Amino acid sequence: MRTNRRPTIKQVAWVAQVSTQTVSRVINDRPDVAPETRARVQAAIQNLGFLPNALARSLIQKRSYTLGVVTAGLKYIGPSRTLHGITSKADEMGYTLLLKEFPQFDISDIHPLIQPLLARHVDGIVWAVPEVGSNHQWANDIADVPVPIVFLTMKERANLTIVHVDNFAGAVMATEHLLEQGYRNIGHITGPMDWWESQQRKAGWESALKKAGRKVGLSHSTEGNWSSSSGETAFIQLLSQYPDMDAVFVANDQMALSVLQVACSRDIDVPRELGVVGFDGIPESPYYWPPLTTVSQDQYVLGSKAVEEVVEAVKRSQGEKYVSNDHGTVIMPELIVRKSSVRQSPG
Amino acid sequence: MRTNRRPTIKQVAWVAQVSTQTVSRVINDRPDVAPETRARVQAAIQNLGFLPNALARSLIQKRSYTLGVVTAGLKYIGPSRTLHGITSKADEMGYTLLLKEFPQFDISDIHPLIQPLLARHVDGIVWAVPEVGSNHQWANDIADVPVPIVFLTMKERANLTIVHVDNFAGAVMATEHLLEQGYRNIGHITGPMDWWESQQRKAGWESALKKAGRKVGLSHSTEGNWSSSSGETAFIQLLSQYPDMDAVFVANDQMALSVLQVACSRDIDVPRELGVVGFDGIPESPYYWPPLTTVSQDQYVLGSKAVEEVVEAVKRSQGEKYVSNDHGTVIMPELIVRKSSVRQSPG
DNA sequence: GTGAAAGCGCTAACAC
DNA sequence: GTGTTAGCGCTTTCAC
Repeated sequence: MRTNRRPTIKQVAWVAQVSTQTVSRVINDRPDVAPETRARVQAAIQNLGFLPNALARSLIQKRSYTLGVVTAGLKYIGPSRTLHGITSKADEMGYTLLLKEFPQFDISDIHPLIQPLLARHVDGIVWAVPEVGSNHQWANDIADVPVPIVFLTMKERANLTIVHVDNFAGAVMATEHLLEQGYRNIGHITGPMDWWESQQRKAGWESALKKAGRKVGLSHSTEGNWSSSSGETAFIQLLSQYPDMDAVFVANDQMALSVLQVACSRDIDVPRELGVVGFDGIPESPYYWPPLTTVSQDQYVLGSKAVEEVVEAVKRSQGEKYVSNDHGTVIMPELIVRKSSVRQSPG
Repeated sequence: MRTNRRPTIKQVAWVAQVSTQTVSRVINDRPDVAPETRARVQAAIQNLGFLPNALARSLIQKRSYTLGVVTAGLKYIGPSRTLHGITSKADEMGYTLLLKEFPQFDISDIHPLIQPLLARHVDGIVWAVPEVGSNHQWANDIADVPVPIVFLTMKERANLTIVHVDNFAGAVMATEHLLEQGYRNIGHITGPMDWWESQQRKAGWESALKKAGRKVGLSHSTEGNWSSSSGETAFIQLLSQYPDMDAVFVANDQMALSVLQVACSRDIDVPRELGVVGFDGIPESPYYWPPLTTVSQDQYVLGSKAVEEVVEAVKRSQGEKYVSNDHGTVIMPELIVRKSSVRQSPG
């Protein structure tokens, strides 16, 4: 049904009556080929349906034009949006991606994940795994990884390139917005506290409250695990342990959805009796009831920035040996105000 | 900061005082190596931090143990869940993935997408792009693709291996469920009608209604584009053009979310005055208000089945030439009944 | 059990 | 402009 063997540069050379070297020159767009020769070679390439073997090429050159991507939690929308940004930018920059996904977030031995990438000689790696528990403890001794790595969404560390969204600042925005709206007793539903992002969001909420002279008690927050289901439980608990609460900052939109649902079923009027702000800015959030105020983070940009950084590092590392650097990018999230947090409708 | 050059089989051989051939035997777990020799070689491998170059290996062998994945719409949760299934199964079967994403759904020239995969000698390809418009017209002349391909979510075609969810059957389930609940005038909000999946879901809805002796008018459905935003518009239009409607089957959960929101804001009681059923079974759907009845499709299984099929095809194709086949799998969706479609609460 | 030679498909370095 | 030689890192013969 199909040709058993793919044509090689040798066969093209034979058909075009030139040396393999000349074929190589043509497929690499070198200038020093006579126009007629070039045409003859190109015709042969067409006829045979020749496609240069990138493996052989990578073997002799230093570059494979392949990037490794390590991700986790693709069944959730956040990591997927980041990956979307990664694929777009990689394609734009002429790179192909090798993909590996963590089976769980909290994994200590990364070798089974990166060895297949390294064995295939990726030029660089994008580490798009959120920092959870101690799954980034190895980050300091990656000295044996012979290619540049860019990390996403993790705590700053010396000598590592990190691209992340400023979760702390986002949480401050959310909390200050609620304070401005006249809410005084602002609770918080956190993400799983072994996540660095959850810690940052909680810290931002605390910081903003303290700055406003409010006390932050242990009973003012409960912990969820990002899922709507956990948000329901966490909110019900929070309601009972913090009866004075008149607003809640929820660490993601999915959990905020449950807050709205529970509020609705208990006849708690949002936003009059309870202000609600989420985090993430998922596309459905304007269609919650009431529409959800949220801190939007652009995960597409996060992914594309990471690719830019890693490609830059690859180019820098071309000369002799690669010296790790501490470049990096911080992306600011954006507060999107909707009905769920506005007591008197704005102009 | 790091060694400039990665160690090769040659250096291992030199350190272990054997030939490169013996090293090769050790890293390939061949039996015919003396235990002490093996130990000496393994020690050298450890010391040098040697990792076999998969590129050189693939060059000489027929297999690269790499699969190509072509996807689209990673910013949506559906394709991501499928990809999650693909990565898990690929990892389990010892394959690494090369990933390409369509910039848009409707693309005619696929060569820029698959050439980088073919050039890197993938053993097979998973085509996880939903069929939209004419973006699968080329499907019949992929004879020049020298490796097995498995297609996801597209219309049956002769000589192609296809794995898909039975959207028609799912729509029938949804509609028959509404009929059983006593709803009589069942409207439908479709997905974009250039999508094959939308067409199938609409056809299933029509078929079930006709089987029940109901007439299906043009005014009984409106078209959305999967987004919550479009769902809002489509539902408002449907309400006005089909005033007798007492239930609606919505082609995905995101659009159904807007239906619930609009119903809530117009004081239409769901499920008493209006039954609502969605499609997909996204994790948030139980937390809508009221909780959403939906047709759940397991996209994780979809992805993992596809990998199984393609690996099987790769193995089959090992012998001489590859003959395309028409194996394939149909996955049945599952109706999950929740409050949004149940007039009297069940037992 | 182990080694030597050849070559996978391509490009670098040189010749002419 | 074009061809020749060598070799990327590995595995496959086939010796011994």
